[in-house]
Amino acid sequence: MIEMFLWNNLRNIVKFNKKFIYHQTNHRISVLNQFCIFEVKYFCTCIKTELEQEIKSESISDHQSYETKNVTIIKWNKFRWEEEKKDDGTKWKFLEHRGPMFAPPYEKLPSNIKFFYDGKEMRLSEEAEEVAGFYARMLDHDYTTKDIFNKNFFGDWRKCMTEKEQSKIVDLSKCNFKQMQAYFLELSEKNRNRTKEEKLALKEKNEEIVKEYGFCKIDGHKEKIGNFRIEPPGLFRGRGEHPKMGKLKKRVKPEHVSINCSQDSEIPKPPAGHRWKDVRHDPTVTWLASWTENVQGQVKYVMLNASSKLKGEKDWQKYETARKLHRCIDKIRTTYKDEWKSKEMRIRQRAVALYFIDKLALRAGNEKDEDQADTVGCCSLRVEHIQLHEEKDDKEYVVVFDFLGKDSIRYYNEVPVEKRVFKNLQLFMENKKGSDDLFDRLNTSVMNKHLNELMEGLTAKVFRTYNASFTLQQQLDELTNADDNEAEKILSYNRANRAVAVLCNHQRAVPKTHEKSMEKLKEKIDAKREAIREAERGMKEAKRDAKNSVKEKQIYEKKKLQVKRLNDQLGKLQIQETDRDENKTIALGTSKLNYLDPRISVAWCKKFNVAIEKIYNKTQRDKFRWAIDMAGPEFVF
DNA sequence: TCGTGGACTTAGTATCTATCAG
DNA sequence: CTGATAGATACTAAGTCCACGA
Repeated sequence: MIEMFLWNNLRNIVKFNKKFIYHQTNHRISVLNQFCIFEVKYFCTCIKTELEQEIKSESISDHQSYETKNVTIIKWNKFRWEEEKKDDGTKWKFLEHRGPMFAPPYEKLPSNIKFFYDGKEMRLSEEAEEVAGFYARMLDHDYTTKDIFNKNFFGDWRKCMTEKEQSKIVDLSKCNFKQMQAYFLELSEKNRNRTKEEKLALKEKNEEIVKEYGFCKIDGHKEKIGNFRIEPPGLFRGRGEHPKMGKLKKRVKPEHVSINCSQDSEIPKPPAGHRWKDVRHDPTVTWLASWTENVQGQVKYVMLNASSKLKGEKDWQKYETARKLHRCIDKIRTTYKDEWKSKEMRIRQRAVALYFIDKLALRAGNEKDEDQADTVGCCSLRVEHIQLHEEKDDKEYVVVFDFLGKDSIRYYNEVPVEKRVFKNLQLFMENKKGSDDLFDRLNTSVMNKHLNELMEGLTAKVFRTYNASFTLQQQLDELTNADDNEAEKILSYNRANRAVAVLCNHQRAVPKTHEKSMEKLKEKIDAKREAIREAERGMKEAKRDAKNSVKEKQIYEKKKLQVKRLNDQLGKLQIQETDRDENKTIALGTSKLNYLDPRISVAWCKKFNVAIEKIYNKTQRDKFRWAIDMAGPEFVF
């Protein structure tokens, strides 16, 4: 009933402003999106009371059952119509939650699991045993072959020992953790072999926890929390050549945790016998809890899930900024090309760096401390990271980039550039050592300050977003054929996605099973081919007989259909093969989740009649709900 | 203007789970 | 039904960017 009521109202709104409402598919009403609340607000207040009753009667959270229960959809949107934008920097008015969940306390090893030092059994104190266990678990990981890791671990481990232990255990290579390791392996094996009932019970227990800790109330909405579990203790796993790898990440106690919630909410209770570090009521930030991690001294936060309104709005804003850049990108490009000729070194460097950020989607490149892995971005490039070739492989003025970027992922690219850029780079490199900064007159704050003058809200990372989304749009236009079948269309989408991932250098380790799974796929394809040959033979025979009787003609038709079906299946397998091989070292997820304006994808789906579910899984649909409701088929970047 | 800390986004990988062939 | 596998999700490290204080 509510549905009908709403639907009638929606129709009015459709007439009012076509832009905001899109379609009614099957049983689902695709409702106004949350960001267009002001225009439609007055049409909807009339149903406010009914909706509120509906909401009170159920305790479904905003994000739940979004696609199955229309009522839930209504609920999600209802509040948003009522909300007002605050531009005083406050992010919420009301915030209530249960506080974070702590790691389970340490359980001592059974007494038959022994640790040996220098061949002799040795009982460890509880604390020393726990930390030894962290190491034992990692014994067959590459990390434990690294000197820095071992040195850091051993240093921190010794700090947890009793004096007696300290005086005895002085050499890591004399430690034998084998029994502990075997015990942990056995334990995880046991966990894996749990019976169905045990698994179910565990699942239910977990659901209880999520129900209790996993949600918060924020301005009238029940929203999912992203990470309500506090990080358990363990050994720090830095990426690349991290100088702190192996250091002990200590157990976080309530006494280390700050809580943020509204004054008039029910303040979360700390675990019995403990107290919070402090309780704040700061509406200018979005975190619910925070603590300082001991290895790098960084603040860690408990924040909302990406499906929340707060995060969704921010995401939307990000893409709006990128679209704004689209409108002035020509001017910006003309300007920086012009500045390659500037008299001032500072400006030339800025202009060349911006060219790289724009053309190659490089990251800004903040300075880093000594106690972090040595990685760089655009502004922090050093002379040793590029090579200049007047000519390379028939191309003129080639710059070869070779450096480690974020997460110590290698960036290697041979890029032909304009002569002027090339000459400038030669100039920047004059009289410098390899370890000197390429852009010595430049850093990210200079760059961003300049960018902000060119366009309000413009920073270096906007170029990455913009170029990624622009590339997607352009690749989709180029690759998609309207008369392809669905599998082919999706391959095109993935290829466009892939082009972006390549641009942004999103890599992954080749999956361990890649080789094997490719072989299997090949076998499948061969088998399918064989089946087709077989079926075709059968079909031909049937065709001969088909003239004889109606019944035999039917058989022929059946066989014909079967051949067609088999061929379709073969096509799908072949597409899968290409797709998977092309994906071997490229990770699509990151760009899909963080760089591609979802409205482009949604519009593409609608235009080519592909179900959203084919390109976005559940998590992704939750995150991009705002776009799924908003974008019409005509949305282009 | 420069360094630092805080807040928030972006990132790859480890682990879990749903699905599918056998 | 079962084990392999691929895809989904959890996890947390590592970036970006901005505000603030000296």
